[in-house]
Amino acid sequence: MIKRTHNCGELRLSDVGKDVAVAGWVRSYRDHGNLIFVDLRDRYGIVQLVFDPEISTAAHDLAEKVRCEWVLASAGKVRPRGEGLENPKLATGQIEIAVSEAEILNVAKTPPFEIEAAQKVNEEIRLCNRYIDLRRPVMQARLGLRHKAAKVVRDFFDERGFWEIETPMLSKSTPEGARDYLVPSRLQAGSFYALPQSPQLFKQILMISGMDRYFQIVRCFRDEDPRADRQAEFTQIDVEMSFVDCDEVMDVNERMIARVWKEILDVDVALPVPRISYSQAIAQYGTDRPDVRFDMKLKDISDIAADSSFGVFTSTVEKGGIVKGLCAPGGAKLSRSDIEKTLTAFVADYGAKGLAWAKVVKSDAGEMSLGSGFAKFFDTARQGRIIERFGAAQGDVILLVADKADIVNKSLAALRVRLGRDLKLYDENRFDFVWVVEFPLFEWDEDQKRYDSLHHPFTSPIQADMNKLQTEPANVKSQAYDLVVNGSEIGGGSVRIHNIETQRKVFELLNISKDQAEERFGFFLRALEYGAPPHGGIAFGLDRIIMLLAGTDNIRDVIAFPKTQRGQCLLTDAPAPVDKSQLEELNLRTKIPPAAGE
RNA sequence: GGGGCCGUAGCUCAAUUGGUUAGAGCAUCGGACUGUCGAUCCGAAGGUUGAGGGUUCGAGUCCCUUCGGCCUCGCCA
Repeated sequence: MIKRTHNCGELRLSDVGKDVAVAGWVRSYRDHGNLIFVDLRDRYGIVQLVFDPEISTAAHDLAEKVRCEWVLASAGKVRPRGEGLENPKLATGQIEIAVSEAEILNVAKTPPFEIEAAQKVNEEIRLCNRYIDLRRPVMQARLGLRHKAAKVVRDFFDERGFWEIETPMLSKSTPEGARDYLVPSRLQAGSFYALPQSPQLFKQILMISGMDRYFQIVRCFRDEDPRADRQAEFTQIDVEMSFVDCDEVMDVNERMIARVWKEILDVDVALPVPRISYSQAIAQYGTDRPDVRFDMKLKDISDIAADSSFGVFTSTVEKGGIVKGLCAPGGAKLSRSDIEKTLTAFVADYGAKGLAWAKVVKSDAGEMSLGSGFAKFFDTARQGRIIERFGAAQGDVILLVADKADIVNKSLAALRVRLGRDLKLYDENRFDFVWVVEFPLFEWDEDQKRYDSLHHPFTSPIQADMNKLQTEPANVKSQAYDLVVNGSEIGGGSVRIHNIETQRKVFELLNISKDQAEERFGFFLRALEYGAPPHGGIAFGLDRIIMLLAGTDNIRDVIAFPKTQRGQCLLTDAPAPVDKSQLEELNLRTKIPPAAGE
C-alpha cells in the first residue's frame, strides 16, 4: 500500500519538487481523454492530482476507472501549476501532484447525495447516511470546532487546579425534574438504574469528599421532547467548587467562556459580564433569558389601561392581570394584516387572546398621538402618557397584550425576539452576554398546589432571606445564576445548601416528606452530615455553546450522531425491539408487543 | 398530547381551475476530448408522485386515514 507522506491540505509552493504521497476520497474528476485531473479530499483539505500517460500509463489507466468517493492513494512529484492555472479557491491551489503511482484503496457506491453540492439536502437523508454527511467539510469543521472548544475548557480548568472526575452513568432515579431514562437491572430483578439528568449530587458529594474543585464534560439524559436546540442526550460542562460564593463561581466561569470565545472565534468578551436581576429581566424582557443585543424593552401600562374605555383592558386589570407591551421602532411598515393575522396568531401560541396595536403619528403641529387600533379607547392625555412611557417616536407601532402576568410576559418575550429579528434591530454577528441573578428560590405550582424549586432543591437561599423560609417562602431569593447569550441560556448554577437543617427545611417546603426525602436523597443527606464545605457550581450546555460558535441554529449540526424529534437514530434505527431472551434475562415483559413487519 | 409546514427521478425542484405520455438542473451510465478545477460537448437510462382508501369520465393536484421529517406549544427540578 502507498503510505501517505502528506495530507491533502498542506502542500504549498514551498513543497515543489518533493516526492510525496497522499490518500483520500475522490471529490471530483475531470477526464480530458489523455489528461485526467482528480481532486482528492481528506479532513485537511483538497489537492489536485494530475494523471498524465507520459508520466505513467499504469496510473493513467487506473485513473480512468476512478469515481467520486472512491478511496485513492497516489504518489508523485509536487509541481507548480502553470501561469494562470492556479485555483484561488483551494489552499493548495498553487500546486498539483504529477502522479507516477496510484492505488485504489477502495471503491464506493454512488453517494445518495452530492457531498459538496450547494443545494440544501433533506436532513432525513443526511441522518440516514451520516457517514456521507460527515464527509462534508462544513460538518468536519463543526466537529473540529467542538473538539477544540472542549480542549480549551479542559485546559482552562486544569490550569486552575480543577480535576476532571467521572461520575456514574448508571445511577439512581430522582423523580422531580425531567423524565428519566431507565435501565433495568439484571442482578436485581424489578429494579432500575436511571441515566443521569446531570451529575448534580455526585459533584456535591465530591466537594464533601474534599476534591475542592471539579469539572467534567459529561453526557446527560432527559427524556423530554426535543427542540431545535435540545436533544434528549446532550453534553454538559459541569463545574463545582468548594469554599466559594456566587461571585467567585461567576468570575471563574465567565473567564472560561471568554477564553473559549477568544480562542475559537478571536472575539473578546468584555469582563465582567453584566448582571441583571430575575425580576428586572421579567419586567423588561418578559423572560429570564433576555436577548440584550437590542433594546425594545417591555413596559407595563396597567395603570393607564385601567382607566381607559377599553373593556378588555379594564376587566383584565380588575381581575389582577396586567397590560404590557412593546414599541416596535419603525413598526409602521407592518401592515394591518401582519399585525392582526400573523403576529396575533403568533402570540396566541403563548396563550395571548389578542394583540392590541396603535401607530404613533405626528400632527402637522408636531403633536404626537396614537392612530387607529386601540387609540380610540384613550383620551389625548392618556395617549400622551403611553407614548411617553414607551419613548415612542413617529412611525413606531405599540403592541399590547392584556392577560395574566405569565401569559403577557411569555407572549411578549417571544414577540420581542421575533420583531427584533424581523425588523433587524441588532447585528447578528455580535454576542451579548448577561448573568441573570437573584432568582426566587421557589415558584408556586398552581396545579399541584405546592412550591416548586425554580432551579433545583439543592440551591441555597441568600443569607439575608434565611429567616423568610418559614414566613414567606415565595419571597425568598436564591443564590442562583444563569448565563445568557443572545437570548439563549447556555449555563446555570448556584451556591448549594451545605447545611443539613436548611436542606431539610427546603424539602419540607417542596412538600417532600421525611420518608420521601430519605428514600430519594438519603445517601446525599447523610453525606451532608459529615462536614460539607460551603460549595457552589454551574453547568453549561456544551452543544448550545458550540451552536453559537458554529453559527448554526440546529443542535443536530454539532452532534455527530444525533436523534430525530421522535428520539430515533436514523442511522442505527435505535430504539428497536430486543430479543425475547434479553427481556427474560431482565425479568421484563412489555405491554405493547413489538410491531410486526409494518 | 395540541398547532403549523413539508413529502414528486439518487439529490434539489417544477407540473395552470382536477385534463394528453409527470418535466428540468445536478448526479449516474456510454461516447468524444491534453490544462481542467462545480470541466466541456454528444447520447442514454432513470418515477408505485411516502403508504392506504375515497370522490370523479379523469387525481401529483380535492377529501379521509396513516407513516416519516422539521418548527412549535405543553414538557425540559
